[in-house]
Amino acid sequence: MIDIQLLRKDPAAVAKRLSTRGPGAFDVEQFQKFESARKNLQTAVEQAQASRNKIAKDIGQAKAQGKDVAELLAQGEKLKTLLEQSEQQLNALQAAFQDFLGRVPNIPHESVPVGEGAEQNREVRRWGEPRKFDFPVKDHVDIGEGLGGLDFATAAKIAGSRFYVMRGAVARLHRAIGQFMLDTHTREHGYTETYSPYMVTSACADGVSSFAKFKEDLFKIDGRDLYLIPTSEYSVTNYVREEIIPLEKLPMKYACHSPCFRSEAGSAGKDTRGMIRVHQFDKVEIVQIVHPEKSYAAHEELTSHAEAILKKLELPYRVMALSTGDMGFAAAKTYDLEVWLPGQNAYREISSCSNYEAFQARRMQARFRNEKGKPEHVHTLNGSGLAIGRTLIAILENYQQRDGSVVIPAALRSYMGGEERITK
RNA sequence: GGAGAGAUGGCAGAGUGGUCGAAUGCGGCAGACUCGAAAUCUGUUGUACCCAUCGGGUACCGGGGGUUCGAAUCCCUCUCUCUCCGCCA
Repeated sequence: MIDIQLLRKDPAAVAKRLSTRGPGAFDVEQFQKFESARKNLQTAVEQAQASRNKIAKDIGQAKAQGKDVAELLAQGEKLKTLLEQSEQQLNALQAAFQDFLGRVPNIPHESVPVGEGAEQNREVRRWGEPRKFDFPVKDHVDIGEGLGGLDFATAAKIAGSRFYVMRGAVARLHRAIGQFMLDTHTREHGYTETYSPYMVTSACADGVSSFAKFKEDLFKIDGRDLYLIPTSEYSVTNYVREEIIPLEKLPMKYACHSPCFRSEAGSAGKDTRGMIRVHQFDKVEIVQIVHPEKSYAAHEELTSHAEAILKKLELPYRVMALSTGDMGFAAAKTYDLEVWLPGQNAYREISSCSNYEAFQARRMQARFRNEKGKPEHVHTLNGSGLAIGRTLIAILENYQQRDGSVVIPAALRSYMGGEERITK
């Protein structure tokens, strides 16, 4: 939710900034219609309520003095019918208004490159040199299947497309990657490890994004108001929902390893091969709840924490500042980390680090008590640190050898019983 | 799964139809006392919204609905928490 005060003060300016996200991000005229209708109705309702309260109070006093209250009672009854009608109108209007506001995306930060889509994303920096191969490179599917460690056919038999089965050393490597990431963030970056529900209510989903707009992307539990998390951001960020956090508790930093479930509705035909785009994958998410003045420093810091994993694994990557047209609904600013995949001869997203400013906090009603003792919305941030499945892909492809084996990155060897290589 | 109890402000806790946005205590803030602190005393202390210059008004006592001129208080329903019994990884 964007700041309603800001909207009221200068809707045109807000509309202008939102228009950089693409057409139809925000309808100013519709907003102003809602606003004036709301003002009129609300004023009328509140006046009627004031008279109702007055009459009720008068009846109480009159009764106490033993006076006749018939006249007042009649007045009250008349007002009641009237009030019920206008209250209903106001409620309906406010529900529609809320729905409208809930679908308005966040305002991009000034530093975000303006553009229509991914083509206008700006490369911020690049790290590592893609390896030169003196043999034909394979992609992770061929490498993984060659090792007997990746099996898409069996997964399809069990659950359909966009799933995978891992066996043996590859499954173990997958587990090692998650451990390594969680250990790095908790020991070196100051995050608290957390374990969290894999399902959330629609209210929580709406706290971090727009449930109305994006519910098709989530898997629903049949017959219940519960949804499988597409990222543990959905679960962990909501820790602070409806809370007033003491100033000294900020910043809060959590690292969470969880599976993520995505319906991938609307991405039919895209990345159909392998485990790039799947219904279920593991991810270590890092989340920060911070003081508003510190969120942009925290954003740089959090991004560097995700980068640290890639550096330790010696995987070449680049950092992209997403353009206004490519950014997610709730983000004010996003950096994507893209890892080099030799099998695709391209950089592919492996992490997305965003500052949401107070957008999610307003939706969740997450506040802290500021220096003046007044409740104020916190700023929330999160980033993948990293997507484990895609990290596995990157390792298989970047560390592949001519004979089909895969060298284990030095940073992971202690998690793999000291082994240096995965062979068939 | 069965039986019962409960949900009130930052916290604890009173309040069973009208003068209750809500006693009291703790905590917080300000002041007095003190060289300073503690103790003590005094005052103050919820959030959101609407109209307006001062100021006035509305809503909120777990969520939703109902009864009533009037609901924290009565009724229905949902959620959550606690206790006991049963079952169980």
